[in-house]
Amino acid sequence: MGRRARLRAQTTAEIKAIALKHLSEGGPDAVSLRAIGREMGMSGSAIYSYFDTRDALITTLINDIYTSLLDQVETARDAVAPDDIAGRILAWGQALRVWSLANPEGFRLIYGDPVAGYHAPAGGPAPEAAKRACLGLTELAAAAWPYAKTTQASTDHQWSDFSPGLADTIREHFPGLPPAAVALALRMWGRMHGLISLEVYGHLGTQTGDPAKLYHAELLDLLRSLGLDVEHARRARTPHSSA
Amino acid sequence: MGRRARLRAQTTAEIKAIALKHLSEGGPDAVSLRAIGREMGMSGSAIYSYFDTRDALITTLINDIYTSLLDQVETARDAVAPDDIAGRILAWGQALRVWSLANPEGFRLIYGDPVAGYHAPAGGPAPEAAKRACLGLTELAAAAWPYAKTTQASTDHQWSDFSPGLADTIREHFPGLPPAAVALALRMWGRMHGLISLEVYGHLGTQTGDPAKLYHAELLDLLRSLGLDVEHARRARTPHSSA
DNA sequence: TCAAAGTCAGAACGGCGTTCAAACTTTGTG
DNA sequence: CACAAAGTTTGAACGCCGTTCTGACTTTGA
Repeated sequence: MGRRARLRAQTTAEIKAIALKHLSEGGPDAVSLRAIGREMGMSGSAIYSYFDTRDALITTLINDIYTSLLDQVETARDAVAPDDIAGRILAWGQALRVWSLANPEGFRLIYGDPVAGYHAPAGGPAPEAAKRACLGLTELAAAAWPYAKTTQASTDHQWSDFSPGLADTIREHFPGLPPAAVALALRMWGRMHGLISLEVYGHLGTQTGDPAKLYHAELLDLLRSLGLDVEHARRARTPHSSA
Repeated sequence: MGRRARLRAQTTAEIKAIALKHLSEGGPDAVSLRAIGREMGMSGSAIYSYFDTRDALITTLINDIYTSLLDQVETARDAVAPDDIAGRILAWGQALRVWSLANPEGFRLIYGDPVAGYHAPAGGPAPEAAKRACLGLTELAAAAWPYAKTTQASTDHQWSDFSPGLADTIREHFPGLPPAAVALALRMWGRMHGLISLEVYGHLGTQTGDPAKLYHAELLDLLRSLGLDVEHARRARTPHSSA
């Protein structure tokens, strides 16, 4: 990598860093090319040497943020012993919420309307991270499946219900896993996402003063509906009642 | 109401109608005062006679949309016999999803980042509708409580966990209802909101081709965890697999 | 050495919310 | 009826934005 490429990488990193700073400080509208350039001592139009358009910058931002979310969630999950299935699901769910509340603007970027007028590119803004999220959830569902199948297999899901790419990837990683387990993984995702999304967007704060307790109760109920040992999980990780 | 007041009401209604049209056609950024004025043959600044600011217009839009959502959801619920608790919960949940998919921009406005730079007023943009939603959900949870309390009462919720306003309102409408039931209502909300939110924002479409089936399975699982007769509900309302 | 490629500033275009002064219209009162 | 007060509308202006374009400057590599 020559000198020029090094400078380019450095400037690109600085643009992203300032964009992230503006994002967390002033919300999505504060991420403007002109403002970033102003702070860097550059003209706004100069940024077009590094990103074709503002949406391209947003897309790489989403990619970075989504990746950092998955790093954190996977790390939390892997800190629990592989045979403690309930503990791993709890760890995943709690880490997801903790990250989301610590990075609300990132959460909005990934899961909500990212920014005014932003249109995600084909295949989504962060296909890599999305795949990791999907596989991670499926792994949890697959581990819980022996316990959950008696209650969760009732619904009649087919492989054809899922996109071909997803179905192939999952069958490659988890051979023998039935499609109902994939549906379960998606529903687990939805269950975690629901309360977190309401809380991040401020719809829960006006109702309850302790969303953490609510979320923890929801995770325990999820474990129970999976047929996992809730009492063990409850003893192992008491809710922090923080945030 | 004199002639002037009538004209004023008419113009206000036209502004809102065009704003809604632009919202559904071109997304949130298409709701611009100048564009609305252009379409009405008015200058953009003239709209300031009717709305103090763009945010005020957005706020009344949210209010109208939220109200229409609750009209629809309550109607669906009330079409089911009061003693068919599972059916009423199903009806509420299904109506919520159907409305959300039919009005994705409205859903974004209510539950997501409404519009670039929009800041909700104190007390939320639609306190009236939000209260109806909360009471409606609590009614469902209260009806299910006799069946659900054995499994759902485990978590130790206090009245002090909730905002004083909410707690008082609920104790007035549902005397004797324990705080754990209110927590259950909020968790039911989160459970419905999760999958719907993922679907509206396009995170489910890339994974599954039949989100309706997924959502229906989730509602059945919710009913099961409430201790309600799932088989009855399943027979009564087969999923449509539409949308 | 020197052309090609990359990087940058600055002006420009059209869009936005918002403000303001000035004109015009309706209203209600003396 | 007359006329001031109140309400409505316009059009210009300010400052913001993304984006494009031109021209100057710098680095690169043959």
